[in-house]
Amino acid sequence: MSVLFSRPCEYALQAVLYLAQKREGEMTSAKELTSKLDIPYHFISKILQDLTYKKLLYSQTGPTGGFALAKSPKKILFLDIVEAIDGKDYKTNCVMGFSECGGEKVCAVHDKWKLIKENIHNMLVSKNIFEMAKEMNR
Amino acid sequence: MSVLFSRPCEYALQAVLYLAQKREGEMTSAKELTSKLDIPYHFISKILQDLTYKKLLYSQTGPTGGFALAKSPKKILFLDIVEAIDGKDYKTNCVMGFSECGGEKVCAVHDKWKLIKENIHNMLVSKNIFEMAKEMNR
DNA sequence: TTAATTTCAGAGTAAAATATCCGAAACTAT
DNA sequence: ATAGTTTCGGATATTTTACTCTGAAATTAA
Ligand code: SF4
Ligand code: SF4
Repeated sequence: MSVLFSRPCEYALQAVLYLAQKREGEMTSAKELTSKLDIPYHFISKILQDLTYKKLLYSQTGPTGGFALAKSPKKILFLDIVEAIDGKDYKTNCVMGFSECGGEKVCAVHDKWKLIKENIHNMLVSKNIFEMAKEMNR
Repeated sequence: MSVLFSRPCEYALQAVLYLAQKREGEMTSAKELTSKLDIPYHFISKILQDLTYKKLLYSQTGPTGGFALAKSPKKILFLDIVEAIDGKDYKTNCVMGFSECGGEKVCAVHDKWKLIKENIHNMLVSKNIFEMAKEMNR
């Protein structure tokens, strides 16, 4: 089911992109996110709380409350979300499951794997989520 | 810990590469593989049995028995192993966890993700495991 | 000030992935 | 034949990941 990123991370990306489509400062409840994105309520709640704790989101309790991006979507990258949830393991992991993909013990796919990792990194930093959200609206 | 491929698949790749370093037809026991590759004995046994069932390996019981590649390592690709164990989900999966990465609902990272998937495929088919094993020996 | 609505914190459960156990069958060498 | 060594098949156990429950605290509006 999931490639590259954990479930919570995938959900976080979806949620953050959704929030980025709202006008700046508008609060969105976990309830809305769960119905629009089809993610289990308690699960997405936890993830949002986590992102809040990590200062990527801002939250507020009460009837008019919910979650919103903690800063301008122009200043948030996919990489920020991924690292907040999954850490940066994906950079060092070996495709074949050997200990670490450092420099020395070079295998036959090392170069290609390295290139792929660079591409992944590039995918995560090339656009901010403001641009992404704009493209999705169409 | 694991990127792209499942644990069993990672282990399978390691094991097959190890077998490819042996001279053609030589049998290798699960016991040897478990100690050389540091993979749980019962677990690697299961995986090898699975690969045997799927005709990628040949096996034999008894003292001189063990496992060997079912065909020449020049005719085996990483892709063969990956598809045997993990199937071909990695081709259709979405980075963000949406249902499927088809053509229509195009997101902001679609093009980059597509390119990455092509690179992954390329990594899996560009060399046969005979060449890989040769490169590893050095 | 009360009731409704929301996030928050922490524990608990369910499911999936990973790993193990066991007894049998196949084979080899003595 | 017999003992030793191996794979095989299927059940079981453990660990990790995914998901849920519950009760409390914060906020809002009537
Ligand atoms: S060089 Fe190859 S085997 Fe070594 S860690 Fe990187 S991907 Fe794995
Ligand atoms: S286009 Fe983007 S959102 Fe759609 S399936 Fe592919 S990666 Fe996922």
